[in-house]
Amino acid sequence: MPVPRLRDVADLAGVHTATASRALNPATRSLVNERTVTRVAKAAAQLGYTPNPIARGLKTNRSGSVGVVIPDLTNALFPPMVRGIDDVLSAAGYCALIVNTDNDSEREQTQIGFLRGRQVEGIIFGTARLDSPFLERLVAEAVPIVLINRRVETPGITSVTVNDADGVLLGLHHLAELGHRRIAHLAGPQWTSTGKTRLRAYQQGLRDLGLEQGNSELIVMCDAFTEIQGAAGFETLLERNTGCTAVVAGNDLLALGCYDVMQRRDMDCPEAMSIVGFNDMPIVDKLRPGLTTIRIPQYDVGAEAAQLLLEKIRSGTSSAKSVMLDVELVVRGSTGPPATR
Amino acid sequence: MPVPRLRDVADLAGVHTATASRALNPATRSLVNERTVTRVAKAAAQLGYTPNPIARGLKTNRSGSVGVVIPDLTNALFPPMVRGIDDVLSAAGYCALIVNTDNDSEREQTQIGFLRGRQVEGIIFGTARLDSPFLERLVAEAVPIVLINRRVETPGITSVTVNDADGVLLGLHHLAELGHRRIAHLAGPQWTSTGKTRLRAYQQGLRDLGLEQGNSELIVMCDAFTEIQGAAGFETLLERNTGCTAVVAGNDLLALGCYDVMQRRDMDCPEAMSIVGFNDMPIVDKLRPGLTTIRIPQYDVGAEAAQLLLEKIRSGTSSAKSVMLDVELVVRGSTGPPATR
DNA sequence: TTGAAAGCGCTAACAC
DNA sequence: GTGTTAGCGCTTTCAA
Repeated sequence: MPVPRLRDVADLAGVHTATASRALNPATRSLVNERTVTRVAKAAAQLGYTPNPIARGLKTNRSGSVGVVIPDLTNALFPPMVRGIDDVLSAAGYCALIVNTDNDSEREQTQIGFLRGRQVEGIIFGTARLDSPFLERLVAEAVPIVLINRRVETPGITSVTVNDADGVLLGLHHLAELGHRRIAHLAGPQWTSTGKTRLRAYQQGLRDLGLEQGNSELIVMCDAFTEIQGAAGFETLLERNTGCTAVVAGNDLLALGCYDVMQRRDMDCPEAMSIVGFNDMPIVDKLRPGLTTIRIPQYDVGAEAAQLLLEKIRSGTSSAKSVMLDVELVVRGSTGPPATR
Repeated sequence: MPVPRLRDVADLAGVHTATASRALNPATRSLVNERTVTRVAKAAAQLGYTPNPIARGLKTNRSGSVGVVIPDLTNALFPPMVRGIDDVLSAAGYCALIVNTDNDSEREQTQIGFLRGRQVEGIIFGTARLDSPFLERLVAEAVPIVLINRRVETPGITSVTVNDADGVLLGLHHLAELGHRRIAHLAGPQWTSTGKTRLRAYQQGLRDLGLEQGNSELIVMCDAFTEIQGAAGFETLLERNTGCTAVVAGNDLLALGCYDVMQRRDMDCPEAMSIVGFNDMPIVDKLRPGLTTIRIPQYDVGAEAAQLLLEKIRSGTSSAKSVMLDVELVVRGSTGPPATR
């Protein structure tokens, strides 16, 4: 038994395919006699008809799919975002094509080409660099785009981000209240908005708290948001003998790197060093000690981004209504008062 | 500047669209004069032509996409598998449509319908129940299917699984060597092959080791592979006062539940209780103590499944060449000798 | 080896 | 309101 065509439905209902098409499409249904609509609907149901989106797409130039570009799905930050995206998208009859770039710009290029070849109607990016040649080209070609998590310097690009600055300040104030006076920062890559914004907020926060003395030696730059880089950065910090008693890590993965080093060196957390992360990735609550971190609404970031993208696709306009979501400090075991000397 | 069509390429190369089509398609290229091929290729490159897969799909009835059905992408077990799938698929020019079922059969039904509507050429399932009405129907309709992680009772369905029995035995032997004599099991849902196989292996293993006395009170059934269920199961076990000194958990999430309870009750691991997990999910190495568990090749499971599915799609046959991959015991801090009384 | 022509399943003008 | 007709971009017979 072959898959039923629109043709079959039309025949069964005793109408032309065009009428059947109109009756089945909510947007054009009003053009058709009510009784005809029910007859067609019944015929469709009886045959178990589902429209072939390929054929439809060919005609309408709409694929019903959007691309999602992320560095790596196995980075725990992304699955909840992707679920948020997917839930919103599928409710709208769309589907997501997810591609991983591994932070390799050549690969990103290829993947974007792949997505465009697949006729995606828009793209959600989780990989943005502050200077983003790809993005500008895509924007110029009027491809609907939404950035998640990160922003770019080019204005006019829609993004859904979290309040990075606020998050860092929350962490700093928490540490200051515990009595910390020398607080270090493992800064993420400065070609990302997250890395840059968080570093700036750290510097601003120290000034606000009057703790900016010897600031520069308390900052370690990390080349990537990875555990490895976090460990390396933390080692560097320790070797500097700065006398710091707490670290605000650029994100949870960098914080995990700190944990590794502390375990290796037999340092106790938070006694020897308090650590604050960023993101509240799944499972950081399970660490010993649980990681004090800034919780971001991962699922909502994805869901909101999908919503904005759909609006863009539907309206065809390129209004850049960016959204910034609130964050929250989650205090766990990795922060405590500094050891008294 | 509009997207170039095959027509444009053909015009530029001074040939008919049919010839251009043949020249561009590796399968039919041999039918075309070599010089013509180069001319067409050059024209295509110059225009930056990419074939429109929608139009192609309409003609060939091939969408170039496959469905991936999993319970929940945010379960850390799946992202690596999905990456494995995606890497293989995209190398073959295919893409993956991922859907989440949240273990809800109704939702699963809907999602499968969605995938079929999207004309996927095959489906990879990570959600199989031992009795699987959906699957049988799909098989009957000759939809290429590959199961990952789990198997079903119906024979003739291709699957890529890991050696569950072996894994459990490795865990048991490890515990026995450490001196444990009363070893409990938190069994996963018995409507999954993983839950059932691991339980059987546990029972068999105890017999092999001559430790089967009072077996039944050492088994706690969990309704789902979740942390919550693991915690509940472990509580039940403790209330039974079985005198057990070690637990083989049905998977890592159940093991995490044990961690929660131990933390709440201020029990030390492994002194008060040794715990063995299953899967070696990302980050369980970061727990304190690190979780001793059975490592499964998550990425390879996905990659292998994608490979098998592609073969099925290409050959059109329904040979059920199932694959079972090896597992490995990873010893970390959660297992140690039993406390001496 | 290449061109002509038909058509995949659907939708959108346009006419009735 | 509904039918007619054309065509989306591509592949694939069939002829030449």
